[in-house]
Amino acid sequence: MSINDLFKALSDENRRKILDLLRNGDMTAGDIAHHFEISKAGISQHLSILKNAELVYAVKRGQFVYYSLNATVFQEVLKWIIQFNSNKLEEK
Amino acid sequence: MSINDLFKALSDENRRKILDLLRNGDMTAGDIAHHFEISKAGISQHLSILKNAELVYAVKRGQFVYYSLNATVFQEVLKWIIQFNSNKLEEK
DNA sequence: TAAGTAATTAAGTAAATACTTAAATAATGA
DNA sequence: TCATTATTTAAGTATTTACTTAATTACTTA
Repeated sequence: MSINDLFKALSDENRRKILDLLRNGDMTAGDIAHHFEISKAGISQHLSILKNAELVYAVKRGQFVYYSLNATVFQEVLKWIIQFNSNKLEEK
Repeated sequence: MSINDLFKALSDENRRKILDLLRNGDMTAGDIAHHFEISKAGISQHLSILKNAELVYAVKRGQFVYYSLNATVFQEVLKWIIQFNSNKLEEK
């Protein structure tokens, strides 16, 4: 996982929508796909990118794969962003 | 400016490096370009994307264009990210 | 006014990205 | 075992992106 993979993963609207959905709790790949117009395969590819960026966990249970948020990694992005806002505060 | 433009702007390594440079103070387009291997035109295009996302301000003074950070817009990203981390805290 | 400098815009290109459909893998249950 | 369901992987394609060089615009100063 790199900060670049992270920002790249977050740069797609559909992937951000997936993350938003997962805020309400774990979901299977299929459940996630139902919320989109694009194909299940397309969603699977987006999930793979999110998984590689470690923004989500994937756990297989039976024939389903459950996806959940990994809040830890969001903190990496938070740290990056905060650098810019803290400067603003110092100026005041 | 949209949250999408914002994340798209942040998804490029060179653009994030430009923002990092600007943390140390305002710089002209030329000064910025000196820190990169790519052409001045390439940097100008990156600056244009950052400007459209409102991540930077551009002010022309004489024949120079001075670029500076717009910390306000970083807060938009901050807000988006914090949604995910606040959930984490609630769980604890 | 003409030459030089700073920066952007235009036009073209190679690589990356987001999708598609079809095929493969894996688990379930009649 | 075989058909069904969930998901991923493969292969192909259209669009977007990040660059390049050349031309243009705007300003400065000799």
